Amino acid sequence: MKSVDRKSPRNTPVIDHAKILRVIRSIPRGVVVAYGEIAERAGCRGRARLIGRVLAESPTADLPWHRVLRADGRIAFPPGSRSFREQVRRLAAEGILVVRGRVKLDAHGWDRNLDAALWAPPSGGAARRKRRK
DNA sequence: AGTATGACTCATC
DNA sequence: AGATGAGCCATAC
Repeated sequence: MKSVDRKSPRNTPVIDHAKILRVIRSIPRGVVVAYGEIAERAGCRGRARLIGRVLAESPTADLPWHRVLRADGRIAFPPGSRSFREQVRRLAAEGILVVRGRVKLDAHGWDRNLDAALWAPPSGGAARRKRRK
């Protein structure tokens, strides 16, 4: 049997490539999600980099790649690059506003509490998601 | 076999 | 808010 280091937080025995793609495909329209979160949902916690790699290698057709952002809500491509602009365009087409290469995760994040977003005062933005550990 | 390079993330400073 | 270092993984050279 494979010896897996159980002391490590990242003890995924196998990298489920198909599962990663499945998770990405299941991102609802109008919603964005971070690489790391995809990794977590695909059973590869801590392997956000792998998600980016899988995405880069996979055919973009039939994949909502534009809904995948960095953990802080910024687009992963270099600002102004072709892919960058394309992603902004696709996001805008879904009603997701991109300001200076960034999306407000409080409003569009997959794991975010929409109620909190709706409760947020127009001026303040007091409703913030509690950081889970 | 060692280094460098990304569609990454987190803690710290 | 930017910089840095560490951790992470697959490729490329």
